[in-house]
Amino acid sequence: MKITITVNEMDLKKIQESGQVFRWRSSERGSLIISGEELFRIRKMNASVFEITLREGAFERIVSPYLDLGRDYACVRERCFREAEKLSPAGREFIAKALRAGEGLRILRQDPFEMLITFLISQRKNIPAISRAVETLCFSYGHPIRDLPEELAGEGEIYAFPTAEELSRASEEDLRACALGYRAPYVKDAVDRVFSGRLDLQALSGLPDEELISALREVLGVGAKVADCVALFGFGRCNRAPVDVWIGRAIERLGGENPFPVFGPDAGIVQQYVFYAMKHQALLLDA
DNA sequence: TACCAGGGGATTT
DNA sequence: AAATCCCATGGT
Repeated sequence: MKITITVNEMDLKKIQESGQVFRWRSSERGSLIISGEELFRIRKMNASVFEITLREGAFERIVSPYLDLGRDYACVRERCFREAEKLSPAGREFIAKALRAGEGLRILRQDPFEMLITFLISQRKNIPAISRAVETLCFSYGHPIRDLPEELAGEGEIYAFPTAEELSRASEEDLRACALGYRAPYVKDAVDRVFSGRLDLQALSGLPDEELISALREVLGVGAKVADCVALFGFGRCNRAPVDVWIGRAIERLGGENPFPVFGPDAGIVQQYVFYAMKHQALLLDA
């Protein structure tokens, strides 16, 4: 079925390039989005109107939370412009530019297991390399999504992200063959923990931030940055602001001032704008 | 605390 | 062609 929705501040291209999602495919038919066993397509009709092709009943259960439709990003950005006044003049200027450059970004609510594995793989890789490795994993160990309605089929076989059970069939060597390199034992450890039940991701969703982070960090290869990414993108903890190479540079540019704590519950969202702006140079280089 | 190894594809020189 | 870089981390 197809539905039409109105959403402010949703730039599909920016989101696709924002480094939080690695499996979107865009074509003239729109962006094809895979979330667990579900698949939907979204296409921009005009400024704030989008057509979504989806399975019956998938909107409330899948699409709306995935696209974070309950959040008013214009309102969030407005609030962050104000909060940025607490920073140094350079910091305020910098954040204001990032908030403008990244208009249309959203924080997607993705599957926690997929986020854990994906961000373990992401370390020390660039975004195209992450996409390739993740896609290889899906093709090698995932399964084709079945029973697609006609209107969502016809894009070739679409593989779901592999479950912990499916990935448990891969040896460390098998994982290395998917271009995971030294991250293979990390992924193996994560899969072992989840498949055996020693790590229950579902159960973590109710924990306070610090407990969630420390539970994630028990996994080999999960440090502060990966844990923050999983918390932000997999558990919707928008107060977590992962610090990677690009964010590190942004902080360096501000003379070591870390601007994110100022934004409290929105810190992770601001981080996403800054990440995008840094990657797309976007007026920040002369700041 | 301060290095440093450890994939490999993408990007820069 | 070669060097450097990339949404980091664990081990020493």
